[in-house]
Amino acid sequence: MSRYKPTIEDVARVAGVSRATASRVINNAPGASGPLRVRVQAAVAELGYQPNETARALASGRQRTVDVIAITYGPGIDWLGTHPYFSRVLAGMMPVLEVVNAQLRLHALGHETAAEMIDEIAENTTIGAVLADITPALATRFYRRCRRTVSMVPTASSVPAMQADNIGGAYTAVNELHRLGRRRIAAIHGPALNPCAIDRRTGYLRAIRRLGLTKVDADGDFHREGGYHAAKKLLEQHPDIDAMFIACDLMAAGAVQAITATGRRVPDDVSIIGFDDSIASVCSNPTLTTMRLPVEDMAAAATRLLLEGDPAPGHRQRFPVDLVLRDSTRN
Amino acid sequence: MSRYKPTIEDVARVAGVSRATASRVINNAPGASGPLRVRVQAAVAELGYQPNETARALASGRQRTVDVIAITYGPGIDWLGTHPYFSRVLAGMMPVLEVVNAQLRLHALGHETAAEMIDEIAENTTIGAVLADITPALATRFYRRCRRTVSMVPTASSVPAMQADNIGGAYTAVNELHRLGRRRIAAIHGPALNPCAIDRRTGYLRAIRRLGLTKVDADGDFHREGGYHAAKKLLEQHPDIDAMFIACDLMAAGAVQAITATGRRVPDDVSIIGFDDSIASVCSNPTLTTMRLPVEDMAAAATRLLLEGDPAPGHRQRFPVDLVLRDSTRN
DNA sequence: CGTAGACCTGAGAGCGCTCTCAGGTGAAAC
DNA sequence: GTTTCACCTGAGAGCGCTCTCAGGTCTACG
Repeated sequence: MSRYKPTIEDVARVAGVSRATASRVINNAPGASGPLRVRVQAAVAELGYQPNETARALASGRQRTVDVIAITYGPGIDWLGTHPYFSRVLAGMMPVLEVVNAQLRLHALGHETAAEMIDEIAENTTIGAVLADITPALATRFYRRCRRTVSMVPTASSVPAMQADNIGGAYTAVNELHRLGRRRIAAIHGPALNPCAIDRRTGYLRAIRRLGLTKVDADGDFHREGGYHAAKKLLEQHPDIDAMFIACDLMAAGAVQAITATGRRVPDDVSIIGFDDSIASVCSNPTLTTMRLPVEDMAAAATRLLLEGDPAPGHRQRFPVDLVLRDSTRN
Repeated sequence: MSRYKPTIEDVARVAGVSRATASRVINNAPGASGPLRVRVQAAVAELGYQPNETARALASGRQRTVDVIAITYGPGIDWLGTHPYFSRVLAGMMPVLEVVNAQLRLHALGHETAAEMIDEIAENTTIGAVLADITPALATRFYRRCRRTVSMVPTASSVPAMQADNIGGAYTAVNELHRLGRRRIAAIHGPALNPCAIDRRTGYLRAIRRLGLTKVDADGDFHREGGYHAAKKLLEQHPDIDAMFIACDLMAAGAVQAITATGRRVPDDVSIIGFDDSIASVCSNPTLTTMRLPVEDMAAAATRLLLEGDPAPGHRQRFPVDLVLRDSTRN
């Protein structure tokens, strides 16, 4: 049987004060004299009292919870476990929440059930919600019900969002490969509907056009297997490829394996630049030059923004996407 | 300004019924006739009513939240973002929680503040808590306050736990390397105080002794950099090493890079077996043969166990650690 | 027609806590 | 000694919902 859980009522009785005074002492609020403070604190210690957060939240109207929403596109929610992105979001948020003693609630939804859940979450969110991954349509729907929202991915213009320069990042990557003397620069893109992937594709195409090169590209899925197969296919169809810009490190890691498997060397024969600067970029061999998406910084900023109150509609906070040099472009 | 949030009171008024009846309909509880049901549902739709989960939790005494606790050993909580383990735990839990419509609350704590927070969390947990990473001492402390607890890592005997055969896994790995003809089998261990790392070290030592080999090992930190440097050092001191058992894929990925950097080839010159079967094992090049720690399965089982009620003290659920063959041992 | 029994329905008492507000106390000022 | 004011303190009204329980309605049966 579970132990009896003391309430603030018990603390007050033991300390010989009213519930209100006990509450004041427990919350470190002003308006309780020294002697009473001591008595209440003694009672708290004696009973091992811990406030009930639920009751506290209901009574005060405020709660200390930030919701994180991750909607995967495929069936199930496999992405969560295999893609480094999500844990980076969480890692960025936690330290910020820790200092204000707030909690993090994670909602990972399959694409099918997402729409119904969205409303329930929006209505019950307290400090606010960080949309880690979501479609523009669902983001808008969520935002309509809850204004304490920040998106981590590109969305409709009204939803406050953290905005990384995906287009510029891709553009920079292609230019870097060109600078290294590469002229046959292929690309492996992300999912056609993914907003970040779309921007990175745009950046690639823009740079290719500007440099007067010919585009050589394939679609991927932001996963390693997709990168592996796309690279293999590209190399078969265009054996003269001497560089690849790959829209995600996970795919880039797969591509490196595929390139190695054809007997080519990285970076000697094919130079590689990935995207994200995730754990995959340093686990790969050689390590991957990549465009750093500052996910932790973005997540931390999103959290801070929520903590400050309702973000202004259309609020944007911009983040650079910088080149991180590693071995896959070392000549 | 935020919209007015309708309460069940509003629904009842609009539907022309009592709060109790509205509650019955909303919760799909028996005891409300057809006509009233329809009226209440219409009112819910009209007002866009969503129940307040906090109030519901307080009134009913039950809440639908599972807490996940991850305590990192070092300063800060960097592990969360860089180590694939945590997202695998979350990924394993989410599908189970989804079907019962429960939520997941994440607590990532630095080692310094952990002790104080533990009590507060324990006292406020509802469905229960999954201890993703924790020291035995803190696990016991937590368990004393809250019996709805399952640990994912080895702990004191009373705390219910998911138990993977870390010793056996390490033992199997070394035997496999021996079977492949390797005789100079080094090891890179995990943090000295990490319970899983301790077991894997034990398994290595046991196998080495049984096979009549000499131990050659170094300490790592479960991170890539640690693996890199440990491998480099081992190779300098013992150039004849022809295989390595590495207690974590992340370190193994680093070790592969270090080995390659010395001009040796994997697996030709040095055969590698990692541990975990995390994303790092497939991002590495060549891909890593590894001992699969079924984290998702363990997390799912832990969650299911909590959903069933208080687990029996000392409850253990065992999981095999199987060999997954990939390229780093391909001859 | 009376009555038992099944089924609805709503009033109201909390869940544990916060917070306002009225009253009470004591020191300082006149 | 009276008044003023600052500071404490506790009573009590909720926060929004659940759930028990008493009463009310309706059907079926003797």
